[in-house]
Amino acid sequence: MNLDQFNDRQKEAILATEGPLLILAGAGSGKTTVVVNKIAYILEQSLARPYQILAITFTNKAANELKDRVEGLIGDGAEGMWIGTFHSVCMKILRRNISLLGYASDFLIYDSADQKTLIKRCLKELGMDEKTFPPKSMLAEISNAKDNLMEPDVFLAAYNGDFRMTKVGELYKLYQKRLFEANALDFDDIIILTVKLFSLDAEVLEFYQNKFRYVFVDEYQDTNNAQYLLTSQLAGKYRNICVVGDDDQSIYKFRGANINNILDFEKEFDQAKVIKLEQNYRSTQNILNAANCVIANNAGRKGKELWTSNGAGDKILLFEADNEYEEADYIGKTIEKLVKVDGMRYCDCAILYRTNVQSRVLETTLSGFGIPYRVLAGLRFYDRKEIKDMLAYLRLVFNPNDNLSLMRVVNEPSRKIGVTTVEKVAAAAAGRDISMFAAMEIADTIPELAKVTEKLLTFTKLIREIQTDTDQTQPSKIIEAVYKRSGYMDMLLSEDSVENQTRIENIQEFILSAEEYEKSSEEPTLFEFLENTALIADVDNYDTEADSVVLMTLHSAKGLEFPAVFLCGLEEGLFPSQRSMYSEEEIEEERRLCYVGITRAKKRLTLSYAMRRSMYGGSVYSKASRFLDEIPQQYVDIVEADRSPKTEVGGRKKAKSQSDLFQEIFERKSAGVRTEPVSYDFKAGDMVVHKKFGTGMILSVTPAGGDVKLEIVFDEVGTKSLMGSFARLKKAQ
DNA sequence: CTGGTAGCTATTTTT
DNA sequence: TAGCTACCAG
Repeated sequence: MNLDQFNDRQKEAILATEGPLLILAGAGSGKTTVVVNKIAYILEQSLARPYQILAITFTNKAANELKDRVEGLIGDGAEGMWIGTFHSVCMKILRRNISLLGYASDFLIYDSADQKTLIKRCLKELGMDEKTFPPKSMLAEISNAKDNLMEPDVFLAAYNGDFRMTKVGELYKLYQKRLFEANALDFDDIIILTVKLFSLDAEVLEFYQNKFRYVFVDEYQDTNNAQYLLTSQLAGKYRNICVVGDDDQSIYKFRGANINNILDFEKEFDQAKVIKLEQNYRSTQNILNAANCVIANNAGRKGKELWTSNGAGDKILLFEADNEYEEADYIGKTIEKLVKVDGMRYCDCAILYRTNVQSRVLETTLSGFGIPYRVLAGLRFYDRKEIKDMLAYLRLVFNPNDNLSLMRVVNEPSRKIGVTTVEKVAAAAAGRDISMFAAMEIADTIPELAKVTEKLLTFTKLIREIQTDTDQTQPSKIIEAVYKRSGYMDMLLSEDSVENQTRIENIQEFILSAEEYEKSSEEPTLFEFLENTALIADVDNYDTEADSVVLMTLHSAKGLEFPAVFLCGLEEGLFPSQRSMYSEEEIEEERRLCYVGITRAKKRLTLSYAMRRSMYGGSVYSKASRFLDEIPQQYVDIVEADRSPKTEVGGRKKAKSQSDLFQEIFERKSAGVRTEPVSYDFKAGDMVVHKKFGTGMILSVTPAGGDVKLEIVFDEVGTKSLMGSFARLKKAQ
């Protein structure tokens, strides 16, 4: 291996193979390169065989990247290495050994939606009110307890005498019991049951401790307690544990990450070595200086100072907008300029914000400018209703005793089996100690179900038929059968709406993904397919490169980089968020988030905030974010707002900018004239997209009392007359 | 059982 | 504002 390509710190990190090692890798310091080469070095020096190496990441994306790059470096020599997410690694171990804990080895995984359904059922069963015990916070409490390895009985004992927590403990106990009965694990269980397995069975633990001579953990600042325990168990024998992370980028406290894992690494692992990677290969020095200055205000950190040999670069721009429309307008204009004048591409630009709601105004403005964009947000593929429904059917086909899945789809599409009936079935099943499906199959012998026997049997027969008629090694065929024979397809076809069209497309994509799975797996089974989909959150949507601007939250931006970054909404109350302002710890987390945002930028960084912003219907006035004050002025140019009524954009005259429109509406409002926010400018001949009606062309635009009346001929539904402010039209691309 | 509406709440997200 | 849920009437 040619070590000359690395800087001294990197070299040191690669060569320090033995003993506990913390690589404190600043943003853009080449940490993946170091890990990849370190693994290659270990193999090259014959310090270990591939199967003796374990590398754990958080996301599938990171795992795949690591795998690909190691393979790229050493080719087939990588065969047998364990590179995977915490969850996939634990799954591998649990599938082999979970019987020691009383679960059957073909357990299923309950995702967050399943958890929510289950917790709601448990709440109902215990007569607990969802208002006083919100499902979401109940799950958070349970997750927290699990992270601290507290089982229900321990939890109950610990909170003995505390009325509320005793209730929570009872709920936790029932929840866990139901999971066990369903032979299901939630995401937390996957980790903590592995830890439990290791602590109960020395033999199993030893097996893995002997196996893994070298253990790597990526994004160590994001680990929770259970994950910390797991890694220290695994590395317990050889103690060759190399963790990589950046305490300044710890932004997931809200989902259990414990920054102390990285801060106290040397305390936990005796004689640990710490190597800081501070040379940055991504950004300009101005950007790094700003980042360094902001993060320096945090107390709970190891302390790092990023530097680069890239040169100072452009100054950071700061735009102080009157309102969010003006802010969006400026961003749009600037992107336009970057593309038309500076030769950048749209995909070089990213707009980052604290909360997802902020994307809306940006979106309308960008499409007004004709700028192509993508929003990375929210609904992941496997979270879509139609996909969840298909998965529930599949799980039912795999295991009819899965009550949760049964309840999800028994009346989807409508089979006139409503809540009352389902409750009766549940009661009958519980009384007989059989599954709901089994109860339905013998409905004719259950008096309470006499009236609905027919309907129930139609459903069970459907599932049985699909079981017998399809090939279990071809999940795609099973999905197709479910889709067509359950009536789901007819349901979607019965009403011709845009939503249904998307649903149909999604299901088709789902079938495709199943086919892909069949091709990639040596021995495809329905079971394995279900397991894969449970652990893969997304059919990764970001890599496919269209030339468009990306919009996303700061959290999603972690790990990415862009030549031009727009960091917007830098206002007290929004960023840092209102809810973080009562604790210094939380403010520090927000500050880390800001640090993450700044360090995404390679060349250009534009910061902005709006003095006034509409939130929750009302108008909110805010001060500039404290993080802006923390950036020394010498790195920043303040941009004056151009508030002239007409703006030239790309040589084309734009009728009215968003902010002007906003201004007008605002003035009319204060004058007592009731108006709705007007959509942007449309003229006859424009092609537009309506949420429900699809694509169409504007025939005429008539002003009508502060609004406009639009006559539009839609491809699908013919001519409609709509008010501009209500139509929520988008320009067709 | 289903469809409609009144009322409430409101970061960040991976597995 | 908007999206979701709980509750009620048919």
